[in-house]
Amino acid sequence: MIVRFGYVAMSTVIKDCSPSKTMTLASFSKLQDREAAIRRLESIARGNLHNTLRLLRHNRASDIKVYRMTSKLVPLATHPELQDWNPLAALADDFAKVGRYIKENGIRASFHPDHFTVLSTPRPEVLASSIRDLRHHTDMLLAMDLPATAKNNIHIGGAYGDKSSAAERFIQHFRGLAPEMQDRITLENDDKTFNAVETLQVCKTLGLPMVLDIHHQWVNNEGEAPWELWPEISRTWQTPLAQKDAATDNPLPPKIHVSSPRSPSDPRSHADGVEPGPLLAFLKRIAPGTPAVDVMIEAKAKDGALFELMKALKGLEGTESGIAVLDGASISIDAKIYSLSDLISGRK
DNA sequence: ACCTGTCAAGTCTGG
DNA sequence: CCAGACTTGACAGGT
Repeated sequence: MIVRFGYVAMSTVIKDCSPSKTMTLASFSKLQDREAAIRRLESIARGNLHNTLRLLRHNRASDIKVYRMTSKLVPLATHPELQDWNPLAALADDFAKVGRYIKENGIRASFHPDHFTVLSTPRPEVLASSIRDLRHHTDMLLAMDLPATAKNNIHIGGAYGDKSSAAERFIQHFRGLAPEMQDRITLENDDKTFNAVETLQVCKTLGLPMVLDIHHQWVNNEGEAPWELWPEISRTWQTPLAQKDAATDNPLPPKIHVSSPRSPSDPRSHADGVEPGPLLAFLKRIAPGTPAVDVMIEAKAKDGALFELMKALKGLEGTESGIAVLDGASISIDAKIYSLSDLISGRK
């Protein structure tokens, strides 16, 4: 099984390279000349796209093939005060350039709209802003001319005291989305409300691919082990919607998220780095029958955590452990069945 | 150069 | 009904 690792949005290794520079509405509003203020927003966005490109070059140099772009590329893009503004028209060339680099280098790029995108909401105004946010993320992917294999990963949303009707509302609202938005959505289990079993159920209903977050699954589950769900989760990636635009000889691998708890007293927060043990235990469990999987690292240290993890894995490399490090940010894990005690302890 | 409070967003809880 | 917690990187204003 080939495993590729990626990280989220920013680098802790490359300095002064934020792709998320922004401007508050307060400072925007203080500017007298609104046209000039809008051009200022566009110039900030250009800087963010430029830094995104720098990060992509950094990724290429380190063989990192999986990357989540920041949702904050365009400051105030979906703010109600700026609905008359069409930033993507002004930034078309800049987005196209980033998209070209992603395609030329075979990078799996994605977005993760913030958790304010809640399609399960019963409130019309919240639904409207959620759709606006999803529209914006989809438009950015289109401006980069990325195929539908570049996804927007979201959560189901709130439960509002009745989870099954919230799930039903999510399904109805999803079905009302434009097709090009539907094509690009993945669903991730969250750490408080919709657990992996419930998220999987919605994915199966809608034919959507599911991103399994194994940290969220650890803190929000129904007593199941994460690998027990894997055959079904894996199958959500073998649908026409999940694989839209993917080459038949090169299917889009399932993706999982990994992070480690900050501390036993604060198990939900993300630690700086990633503990290899539980991750390897999971990967070794799913290796039989899974040709490839992509792992998004959600750690405070971002790419720094990725490099630390690769260093730790290199230390384990060898036939004994069943791991081979292929290049900078990919490993191969054999499909041998390991002893249960090794899997539980995370050794080998 | 550094520190502290604020910003964006929506849900959920406690009072 | 409303204030506060939750989350996150970065702004904004102060020292």
